[in-house]
Amino acid sequence: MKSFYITTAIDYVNGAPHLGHAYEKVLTDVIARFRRQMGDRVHFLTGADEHGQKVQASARQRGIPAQRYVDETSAEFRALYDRLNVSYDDFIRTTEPRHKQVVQVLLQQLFDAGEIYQAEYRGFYSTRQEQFLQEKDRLPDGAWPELFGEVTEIVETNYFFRLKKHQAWLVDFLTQNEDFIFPRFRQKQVLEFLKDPLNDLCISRPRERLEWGIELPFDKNYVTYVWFDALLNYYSAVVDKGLWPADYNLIGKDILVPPHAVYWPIMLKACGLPPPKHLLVHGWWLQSGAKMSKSTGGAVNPLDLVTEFGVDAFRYFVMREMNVGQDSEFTREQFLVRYNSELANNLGNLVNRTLNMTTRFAAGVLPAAEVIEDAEREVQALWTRTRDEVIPLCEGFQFHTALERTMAFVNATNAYIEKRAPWKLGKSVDPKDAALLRTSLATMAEALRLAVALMQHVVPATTAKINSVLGYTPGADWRAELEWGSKLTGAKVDEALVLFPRPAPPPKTPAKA
RNA sequence: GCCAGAGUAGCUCAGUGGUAGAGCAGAGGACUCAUAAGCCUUUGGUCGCCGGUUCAAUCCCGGCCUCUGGCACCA
Repeated sequence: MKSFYITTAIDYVNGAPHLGHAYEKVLTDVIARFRRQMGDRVHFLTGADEHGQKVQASARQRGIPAQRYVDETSAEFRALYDRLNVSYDDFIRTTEPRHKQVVQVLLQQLFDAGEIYQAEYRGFYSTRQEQFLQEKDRLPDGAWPELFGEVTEIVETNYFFRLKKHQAWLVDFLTQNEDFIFPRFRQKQVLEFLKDPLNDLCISRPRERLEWGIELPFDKNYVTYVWFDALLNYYSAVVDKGLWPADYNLIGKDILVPPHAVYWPIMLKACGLPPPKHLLVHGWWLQSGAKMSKSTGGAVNPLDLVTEFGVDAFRYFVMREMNVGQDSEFTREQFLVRYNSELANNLGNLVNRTLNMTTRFAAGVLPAAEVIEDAEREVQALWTRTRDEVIPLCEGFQFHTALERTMAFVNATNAYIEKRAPWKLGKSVDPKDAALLRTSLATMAEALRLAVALMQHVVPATTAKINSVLGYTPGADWRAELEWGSKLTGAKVDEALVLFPRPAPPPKTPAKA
């Protein structure tokens, strides 16, 4: 059995989770579930990044200990992921001893090896913002923005990691491993970035400025922060499980360059560890319409749609709408279009009419197919084509196209029903028509079973629900479930079910308002 | 400025070296098992602009325009 280790970025728990956080976890979950279905032994890691200046400041502001603050915010993120049906195997927090210990061991190892050295850092410091400023922070006239208050140039001793030393190695590695980063064009971006020389990386903060972090094992007056803390979670979580390197680190495009594409592989290299096999970089959800909604009084939080339409409707939408790696627009209007036309009208209605007709024309027990004519042959042939297309699409993270193809099959099933018109066959006394009726009921139910099996990693609860109302319990081998057959023959189905209820009819915008 | 991505029917997007496709929206129709759903038919496009290669380009090459994003010690 092939092992498959996949991670999400860990969220910085200073604030409430939003659509971007939720999307990344759902995307990772869909991949994890798909790999499990394909037979891999999957380990799925997510977690929370809990140290740092901002957390320390927020906790002080609320007058509570930092640990208590992150206990609360971290739980909020985790609750969301549980609600979204994210099937993580492990949730790591950077404040956990198991993580800190690994960080310290590696830091000591690097220090001993001379990969970390002490030096003076000179820069402009804003006391009000408690941070060093960069040249780019300056206003065009060279002054510092008001926000920073008084800015003074100070010199501070810190520890630095020898990043520059490994630059050539990294360029070489990326050149030889063209598919390290998905999508490809992101890798070009990294190589572009690496055309300029790197500086060594400052990895410490003096205790008096930042105490909420992991203490340097070789100098207790300093803590390390972000890079050697957060990035190492992917490794520290599995250090005793023998799972490193990860197959995929999933991240947003905002943290690719330089952290994940430059610091991370070099840090691992310096530690004598292999880099992850791949980085999978997703895009962002754009919400250009959000402002307008706010001004009209109803700020739209996409996560509210989970409450309104259900977890699977949300999961379906983000997977159906976004081409992994690109950006997408998130609007309630577009959500409703997908929900109404694809989930309610095509899939939901197919479920309902299948149950209804089986109840009405076959006393609720699915009959066996008896006839194979062109109509049946066409549906079955389309199924084979759909399945054989969708699996490779999912392997290549093209979930939006996979779902489109799957929905096209659902549509074809609806068309098949029209062709057979079981409601007419039900009125006939001709035994040939009776056989056709039984065949059509069996065929539509089988097509439905297969279609939802193919969407199982995206909408697991819906798949389970539909199997349940079809009176069916799927086997453990997912691939075997994808064969057209007679698994449903004799199953007792439920009477009727509205799976995706339509919301109040969409406010029809008049052609001319 | 540099780099990258995108520019195809009203909207969201597929797509291929040989005179353009889907879904939604719009229009018409037949039906009734069903969530006023489903099915059938149909309107609609100089495939961003200008050149080049080619017997032939939306798809290959060059230039340009527009939009979006990134450009480090911040996560």
